[in-house]
Amino acid sequence: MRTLLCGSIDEGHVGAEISVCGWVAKRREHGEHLAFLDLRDHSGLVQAVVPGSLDVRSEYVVRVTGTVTRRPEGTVNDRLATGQVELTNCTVEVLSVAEAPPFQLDDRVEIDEQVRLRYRYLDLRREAMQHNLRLRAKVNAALRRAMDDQGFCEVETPLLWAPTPEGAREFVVPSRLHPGEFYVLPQSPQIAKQLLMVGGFDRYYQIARCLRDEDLRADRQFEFTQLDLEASFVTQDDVLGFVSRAVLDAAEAATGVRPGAIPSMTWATALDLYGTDKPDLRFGMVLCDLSATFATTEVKAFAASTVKAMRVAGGASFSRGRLDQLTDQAKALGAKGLAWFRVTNEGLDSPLARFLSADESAAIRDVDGAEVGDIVLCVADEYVAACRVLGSLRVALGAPPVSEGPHHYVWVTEFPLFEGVDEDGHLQAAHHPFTMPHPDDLDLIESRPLEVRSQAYDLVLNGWELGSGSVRIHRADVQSRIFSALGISDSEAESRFGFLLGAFKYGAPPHAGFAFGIDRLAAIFAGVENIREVIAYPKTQSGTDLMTGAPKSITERQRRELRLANAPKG
RNA sequence: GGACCUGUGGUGCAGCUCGGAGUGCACGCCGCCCUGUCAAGGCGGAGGUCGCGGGUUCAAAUCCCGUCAGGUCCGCCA
Repeated sequence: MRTLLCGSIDEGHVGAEISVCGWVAKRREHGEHLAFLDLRDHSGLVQAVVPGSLDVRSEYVVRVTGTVTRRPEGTVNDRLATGQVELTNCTVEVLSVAEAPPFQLDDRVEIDEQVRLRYRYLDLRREAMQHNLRLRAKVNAALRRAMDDQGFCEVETPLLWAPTPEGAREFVVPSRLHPGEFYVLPQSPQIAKQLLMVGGFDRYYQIARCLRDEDLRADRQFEFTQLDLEASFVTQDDVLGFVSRAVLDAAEAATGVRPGAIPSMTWATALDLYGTDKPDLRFGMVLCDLSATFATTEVKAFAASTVKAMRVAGGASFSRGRLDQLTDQAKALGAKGLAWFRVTNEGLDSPLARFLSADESAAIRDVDGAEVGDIVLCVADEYVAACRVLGSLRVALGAPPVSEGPHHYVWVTEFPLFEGVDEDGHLQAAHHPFTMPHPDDLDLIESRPLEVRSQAYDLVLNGWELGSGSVRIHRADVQSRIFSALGISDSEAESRFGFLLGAFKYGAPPHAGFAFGIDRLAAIFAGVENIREVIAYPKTQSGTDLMTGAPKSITERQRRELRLANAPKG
């Protein structure tokens, strides 16, 4: 039907008789003897010239056949990629008529997302959405190529899986053939891929859809897509290498620039310097530890095991209202308060300044090379809390928008194996219960479990957690020590993970893996704050689909077949 | 489960503090005019339950309460 794409036509085609198909972006009529028509497809716009009136409207689908002609002197349009040429001697064939769209498809104004999602099929015609989804496709292609090149085998794992109540809430699918019993949709192919290792697929990958029935956010949808991989007979460093190669290839495909090697940072360092396990390394504002200086302080507000401080450049100009707002923010994050010190020519300006000793005052004055005109924020609390509160303020005060580069990747390694205790007093796994402890910390599992580091690692880009992985436990003795630390009895382990543990009895290779979110990666490459912008048909924050109306009720017949009763609302 | 922001012709806004007739702007839409425009131009026109419900008031887009929808965040996401 067509010989060229609209946006691909240039002076090299002059003289050619061609056909293009697409949507009418704009019609401009000049009386009964001349009309212009801008035709749009995903590649761009081209102008057709018609010697007469033109019975088409915006968004009509048409096929235009004509001759590519150099534009007459003075009518070249430099703002249009095809602005050197136009189509003349045109025949316009209407393939489909169209009503006026409910919103304008040009990018002159930002349309409310509610309207865009209701008419997503129209929204997708917009240049921005075409760009985002095609960018995402490039990322997918690069990832597949990188994994293939590294000898990984793509294997598809089931969407209908067995319930394993642990971690994220699962989407449940009733079984028609087994009334009263249920499948669940996978939160991740975690167990399936570990079983592939037992099955001898020593390098597996999959671009996998994962589903979690948890509340949505700008960076979280019910369903999301991960590059999921697992490999046998490899070390942690091998896995970091595989993933780095794939991510850097994807970055190069998406942005045209290959980033440098991805640096590593331990979890402990990330927390200490950035107050988070997903540090945004695009800017400084590192946290300073003043605990030693304040160890014997007289100042009540600083009577805590840890005093952390952060310099905010230029922050001395913050109004009292702004500082109160920051204090409220710190309290909302669990801090007892927020101390601030303006650095002025006359010294520190703060309600607390007159209570400080000379040493304390000097320490605050020098935080992170503070200069006159800056402000120093301090939080005194238990170590982790102080770090996290200041880390949150650091991002709130300093993080550039997603659309601003550069892209700073970092591996965060040596996560703790356990993370606090649950209401029953059992330790909780920080990652998942199959994570291998750090070899140097094996002896601490029973004695000082919270100090045990793990061989778990995250990949972080500009403060976004892209994904995580770990070396898995393949030895029954280590696994049973972890289960008992987690308060999982033998029978409970058997009922929940029996088929995995059973498989491991038949020769489990040492293995390790990773998974990272392609939605988030594509969003950052696209420079958007929201993964919905790189997803064709996303859900709203309340989990509905404004286009289809899902979720919806089902018919009585479906309900009967599935033996589903309507539970009373309660 | 919680906090905050938003809701006004098809679209994007202004109006809301300090109540006074659905008032205004831009785009789009419809009609007419126009032979080189390109986010065309000129003239004219249509289009509204101010999200919904209740309250206060002589009078509510505007104030109060509730509710629905969308968004950002906290909880949650092993």
